[in-house]
Amino acid sequence: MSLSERELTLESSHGDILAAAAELFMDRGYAATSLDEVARSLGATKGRIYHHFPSKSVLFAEVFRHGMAMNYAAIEPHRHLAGSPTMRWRRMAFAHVMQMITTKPFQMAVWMGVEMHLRGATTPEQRTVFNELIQYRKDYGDLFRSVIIDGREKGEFDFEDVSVTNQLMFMTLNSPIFWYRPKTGETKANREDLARKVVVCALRGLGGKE
Amino acid sequence: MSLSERELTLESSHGDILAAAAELFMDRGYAATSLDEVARSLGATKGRIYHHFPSKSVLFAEVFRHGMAMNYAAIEPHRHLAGSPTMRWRRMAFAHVMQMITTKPFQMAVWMGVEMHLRGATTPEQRTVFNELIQYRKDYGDLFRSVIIDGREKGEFDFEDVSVTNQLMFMTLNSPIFWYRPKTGETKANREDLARKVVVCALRGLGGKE
DNA sequence: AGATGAACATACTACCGGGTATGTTGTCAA
DNA sequence: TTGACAACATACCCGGTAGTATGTTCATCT
Repeated sequence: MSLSERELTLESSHGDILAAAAELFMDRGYAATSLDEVARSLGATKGRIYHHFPSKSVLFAEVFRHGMAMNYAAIEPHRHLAGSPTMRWRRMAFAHVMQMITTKPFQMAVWMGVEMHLRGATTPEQRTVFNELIQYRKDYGDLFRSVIIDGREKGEFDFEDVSVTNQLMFMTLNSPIFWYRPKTGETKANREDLARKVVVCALRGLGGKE
Repeated sequence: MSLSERELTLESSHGDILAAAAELFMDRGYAATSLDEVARSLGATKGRIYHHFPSKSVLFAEVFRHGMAMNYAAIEPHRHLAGSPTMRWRRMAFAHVMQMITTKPFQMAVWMGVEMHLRGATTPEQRTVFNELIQYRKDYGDLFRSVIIDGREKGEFDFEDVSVTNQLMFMTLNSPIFWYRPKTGETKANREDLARKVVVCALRGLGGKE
């Protein structure tokens, strides 16, 4: 998990392509996005993309991977904090939601990647690299899962079914990728307030106390 | 809103195509679904589809429309019930979630249609028919919106932002279209229990009392 | 019986998009 | 200076797909 600063901030041609691809995958979906469009949005041609990535599916997979890497980096500082499960969960959830808002194109790709895997819309060759990414994403989800289980055991949370609750919680926390739009003149405080509302709603769903 | 029984149950060739198309749109997404595949899943050819629908986008729009029509029909019995907003909301929400589960392919198409519209992934000609459908969907959403506003005024619900809360509520209520899979030997009671859990979680998000 | 049209199937076209093969330019090391 | 390689651009191939134009069958009406 030791990604260099360069890899996280994408200061490279490789990274420029990832960012442009993420944007278009978000806007048009995977299938409807052509590599010509991605290249054109960079003021380049397909040759540039194929110089860095062997195929469209690998390009998408790298967008997926980068999105997940940023998520891990975002919640890492809060994972091992002392304090109640509720407090740990709140910090992690808040960081997660802020990620959904600030790196939306990449998070959209993560979502689409999971969807494509669930629908089996992958060729056998893609499966290998995809399985690893799905596992990557699953491990991330389990970080939250164990916290809410811990919280329930300590009586801080109250819910019936762990799987269903976890699904619903992530739906809420992820939802900004679908409906969030940056407003003109929006400040960081605005975004944080929005994220707080989302976290509060998800916390209620867990049966937690505010 | 007076749809014939035939239109709601799809006992026609027209309806068979709608159902098959909905299934494939769900499995592969709009862009990745070819009309040849839809036809093949029916044991037919493209000629049959183009005899009933003028284009792929119109076929998709009709799937969308049919999904929404079923939703309206499902919550109609509960809309004007006497009783508390909480009770009215619970009935409507439960009916809605059951719709998500039982008519998943169509509801997935509705979701995709809204997404496509938000992303502007529509041609100018599609816009006309699409705008009407989006309005159709918006009106449906407003039925819930007015109930939760009513509930808040009567002190039964407790939340800050109406728009954000409505978004998050629908995310929760709609989420089964993404993660629900029918189990073998599953009964109607199983599905209803699942729907109940989803409704409870959404109700908590509204700050309502169980 | 013959005409007519609905409900398809068949055959075809035009185009788009992933992938490839090859050319071009700048840079840097020996 | 030159050769070698990275980092692209250009030109092309080819499979797939939306849409069309044209047959074919069968039921129904007169």
